Order: sequence, then C-alpha cells, then structure tokens
Amino acid sequence: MPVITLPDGSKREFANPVTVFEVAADIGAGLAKAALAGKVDGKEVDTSYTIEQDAELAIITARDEAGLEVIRHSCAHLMAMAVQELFPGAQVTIGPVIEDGFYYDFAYERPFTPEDLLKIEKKMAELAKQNLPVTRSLMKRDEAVAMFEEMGEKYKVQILESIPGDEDLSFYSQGDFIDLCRGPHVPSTGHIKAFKLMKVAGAYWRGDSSNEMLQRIYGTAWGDKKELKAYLHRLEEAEKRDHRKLGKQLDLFHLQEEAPGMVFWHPNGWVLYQQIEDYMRRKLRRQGYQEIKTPQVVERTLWEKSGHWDKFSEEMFTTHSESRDFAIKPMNCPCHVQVFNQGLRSYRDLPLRLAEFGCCHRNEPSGALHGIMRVRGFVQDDAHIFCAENDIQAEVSRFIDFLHEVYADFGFNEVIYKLSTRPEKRVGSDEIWDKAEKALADALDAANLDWDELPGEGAFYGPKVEFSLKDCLGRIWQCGTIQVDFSMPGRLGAQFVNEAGERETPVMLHRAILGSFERFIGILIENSAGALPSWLAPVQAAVLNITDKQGEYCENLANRLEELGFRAIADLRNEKIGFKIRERTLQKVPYLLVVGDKEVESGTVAVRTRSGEDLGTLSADEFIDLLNQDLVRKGREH
RNA sequence: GCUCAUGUAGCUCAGGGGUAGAGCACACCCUUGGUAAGGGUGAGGUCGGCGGUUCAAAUCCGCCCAUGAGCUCCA
Repeated sequence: MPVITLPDGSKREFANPVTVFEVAADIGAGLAKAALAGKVDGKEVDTSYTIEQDAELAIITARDEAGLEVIRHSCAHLMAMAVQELFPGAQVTIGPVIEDGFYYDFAYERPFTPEDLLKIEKKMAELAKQNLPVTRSLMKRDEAVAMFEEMGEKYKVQILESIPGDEDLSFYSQGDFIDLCRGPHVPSTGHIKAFKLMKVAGAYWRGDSSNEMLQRIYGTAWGDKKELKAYLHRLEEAEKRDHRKLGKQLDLFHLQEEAPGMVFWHPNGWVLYQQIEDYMRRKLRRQGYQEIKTPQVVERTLWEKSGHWDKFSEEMFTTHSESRDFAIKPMNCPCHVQVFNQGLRSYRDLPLRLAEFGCCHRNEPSGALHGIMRVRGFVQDDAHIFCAENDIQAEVSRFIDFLHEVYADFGFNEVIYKLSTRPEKRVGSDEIWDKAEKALADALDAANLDWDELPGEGAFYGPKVEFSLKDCLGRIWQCGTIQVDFSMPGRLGAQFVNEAGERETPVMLHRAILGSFERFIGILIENSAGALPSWLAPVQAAVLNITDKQGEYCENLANRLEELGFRAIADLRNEKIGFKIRERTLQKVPYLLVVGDKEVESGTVAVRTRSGEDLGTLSADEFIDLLNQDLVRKGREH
C-alpha cells in the first residue's frame, strides 16, 4: 500500500505498487503526458519505475532542470541511433549531457561533414516522430561485454571493462539501438521535440592526446521549440559581443599572419590599454608595491637554474648570439629574484613587493590561440612578494582585498574562488605544504568567501588560489591568481638575514589581478559589448557641429576638454548631424555634444548619450561635472 | 600539436575551368542640412602562399601559412 508524498506535501495512497507514470496519470492527464522521469526519495528514475513502498515522489518534466538533462541525454542516444542507421560501422563511445546540450563521440572510418549533420538531424526527427518506446533492462557485465563484442563495439567493451564492481548494469534500448546508461531516459522518443545539431569536432578517446581521435557531434536540446529558439538567439547575441569583431569595428587592434598570437594595438585600443595600466600602476603603488622593469631576453642558463628550461623549453622562443643561447622571457619571476638578490636583504625589507608590467612570450600551440584572449605575446600585471613563511596569510588577505577593489572598479562583482592544493609531484616538505595551504584557506575564510578546493591541482612548487570573473553573459574567465612558491627563491639563491642574524630563504608569492592585459581587455570588450565605461572609452566625448558656422566653437570646446584631461574630439566634417550621430554612436562614444546656433549663442551643448538618451542642454561646466562623476564611478554601478 | 571548416577590394560578403562582382568605407564634386545613413562621379583586387593538372586555374589536386570551432595544453 504505498503512500506517495508529492513535493507540495500532499499524499496519495495506492492499493498496489505503482509506477511513476501511473502516479502522474492519477494526478492528471496533462502531467502524465509531460512526465519524463521521476525523483523517488531523491533518486532519479524512469517513469516506468515501480514504487513498492511509501516514498516521496517528484514528477520530472521539461520544466525542471533535471528534465532538460533527461531530454538532452535521450537526445544523445537518439543521435547515436540515427548515426548508426545512416553510417553502418560507426562505433559508439560516450555521449554525455553538457551545458545547454550534449555530445556523442563516434569512431568512424571518415570524419562527418556538415552535410552529414543535416542528414543525421533529419533522421533523428523521423525517429522521434515514430515515438519509439525507450526501455530499460539489466545485464550482467560478462553478458554485456559479449554482446558489444559481437556488435563490434570495441569502445563500449573498453568502457564496460573499466567499470568497477560486479553489480548488474543498466541498458536502454529504442528500436534496434541499445546503449549502456545509468538513465533515466524519456519514456519514448516522441518526447524529444526541440533539438539541433551544432557542430562536429575531433576529440581524443578518453581525453588523452596520445589516443586516437574520435568524431564528436555537438547538439543542443530543449523542452520546446520556443526555448530552442531563445537559446539560438542567445548565441547570436553573444556573437555580436565577440571581442574580435568589436576590436575591428571599434578599431582597437588587429592580428595578422606574420605575428600569430601577438597583438597590434591601434590608437584607440592603446588608449584603453594605457588607461588600465595607469590605473593599475597607481593602485599598486598605493598597495605598497615597487615597480621595476627587467630584460626581455635572458640567457638560457638562468632558465635552467629556475627549472623552466626542463619543463617548458619547447614553449619558449629562443634566440642566439655569439655562441650563447637566449630565451625571450616566458615569465618575469626569475628576473624579479635577480633584483631581490642585489644587495643583502634584511627581514626588515620584507615583505618586498616587486611589480612589473612585464611583456612575456610563450609559444603556445597554434590550436590554443584565440583572438586576444589566448595569445603568444602578453603583458601581465605581475608582481612577486618576497616574504617570510609567517607572512603568507597576511599577504594573501591583503591581496584579496586589493583584488576585490580592482574588480569592482571594472564592474565585476561576481568572483569565483578556487584553491588548488598539492599535486603528487611536488617540491617542499609536507609540513610546509600544510602550512601554505592552510594560510591560503584561512585567508579566503577570513574574507568570508565561498571557495572550492581543487585537490592535486596546485603547481609543483606550491599551492595557489585562482580568481575567476563571471561576465554579464554568465561566462567564466580566470583572471587573478596568487601562488605560493617554495622552490624558486631557493633555486635562484634568494636569501635574507632574519632577526637571529641567520640567512633564510624567503617565500615568494606570484600574483596577478587582471592576469594578462590582452585577455582582460578582451573580457572587458565582451562584457560591455564595446560600450566601455567613460573612464576607459578611447573617446569620451565628440563635439558635433551642425554647420560650418559652429566650427570654431566646437574646436574650442574640444580643446578645453582635452586640456582638462578628457579625451574629446571635434567632428567638423561636412555631414548632416544625423550622419555624425549615427557614426559616433556606432563607435560607442559615451557622450555626443551637438552644437548649433542656439548652443553657440547660449554657450551650451546639447548632450546625447550613445544609448540615444537626450540629456538636454547643459553648460560646458555642467557637462564637465557630469563626465567627472562618471569617471569617479568607473565601472561601478553607483 | 590533433580533427574538421574557412581564406575573393580597407570592411561585410556574393560568385566560380574562358578578361573579377555588390554594399559600406575611401577620393573628388554638389549640398550648410537640428539628433542613427543627402546626392553624383571616380579610384581600388595576380581571389592567403608555393607547386601540380590543363590550350586555359581565383575556380580542380597536393603541400604550406593563417583564422574559426572543438580536443589536448596553459609555468
């Protein structure tokens, strides 16, 4: 006599064991139709699952996140079925749900083409229309291995063999298609109504680049056509914000074949870059950092001492002169240690914070490059803090506050924190790792932050915290980091004299807030859709005359603004005002100052924003106040 | 680095074995116009590079380079 408790607390009693579907039908015909799966005492099951005893039950439909996952997972199976019908000999491997969709990896004699994708999609629609029932069954492992072996599914056999334990495995089948799967799945293929195959790409078997490459097909699936449409629309919107596109449109930078992964900054982009650098420079100084500059090209021997040559020589650009080998620096830290090493340091000098806007080059694999987000030549807001072990926590706390202040100025309020702890291969004693990991964790806790631990993800030389930003489209970008380093100061002979008069090796903290300028600027562009806040905008105000008569007035005004330190231009071209407004709006100039005879006469400007808002007629001083308020606010909301 | 796709004028893109196209931008002329494109004329390209097939290649084939998507990687 199971008593079923529903999420609203209501109870239903049944005379006999019932399936999830039957309960749904008992509640209502509509729900029965919409039911995709159920959650029985917290466990997700198929609608065909039989409930024998009292239980809590939630019916899962396409409105639930869990329901969408079921649809996506079933859609992956549907795709695999379609592929095997269309391309005999294609072997199935894995097909998980991912954000907004799913993929399935196949092994096939040739790569799938975009035309194949269309065919597969059509076939999927047919199979969905047939509304094939999806059924679950259990099999012993040996039995399953034998079955897949007979089917020639070598990869499935490998997957089966790698599953530990000897309990029975569950399988789902629809028509002639069967796949190993935990489930749950939709009751029948007809529940898969809104999907689209997105792209094909190669993917290594088991994610290992030494394995063969499989064909991965990505798809998206939703509860209904409307949601699918909305998703595709979101993608289009994101595309409009692409920093590569906006970089070109706003004339900020370009890249070209002869310098892959290295940015040519144009005047507009360089203004933006310089604003950020100036801002960081002032902030760093206020935070007790001293700025330095170290060489771009350094002899190989130093990289050997630091340990980088061993691990990263492949990714370093090298050069040669008078029988000596050099490398273009891939990072600043070894050079910073050289600065630290000049003269005998006292504990009184610590913590010593050395900052550099150091330009580094790394020969990243060609496939890793992406616009200005992932490049080969980049500049970091890099700094190294030399301190005693006992200072770690205080320095990290101080850094976290600093970082929050900077992110808020750029308009980012959501930060994600991850602490990476000791990897298997590492240097330093366990005691010292304990201490450092605790220092980082305590600093995060002291700031009252929610953070995740990534066990084993730390660098070989020490643990680290990574700070990622969430942008307005919900995308996550890793920017800041602080890493404890027990290795390099010792390797490069850094020492200080402690209070007892003995020589001691300092700990080094590597840290950055923005990460690379290139990447950070890319993020800023995408987050703002190119409408950079006034303090960063390449041009803050454009003064537009209506006819030649106001030319001189406009020029004087633009000059005055420039003299006050604003970035203003006068647009005196022989064009209609509508044309100039359109053009400057597209260039995302924050303020357009329109000047006709009326304004000249009254010594004012008509102010229009790039969003089309009319701020009315202001005197020059009033406008200057307005702009100043904007600049003080930076990227903050208020 | 691996898989697939792409590369045509400054930009966005069409075309495609037989003398290279559009819109915007650019130059010149007309127009002095009050809040998102005024009009006319003109200039502009060895179709990413190198080879091959062909009477003939931007077009077909091969290699290379770059870009894009994904995989792997990211000190």
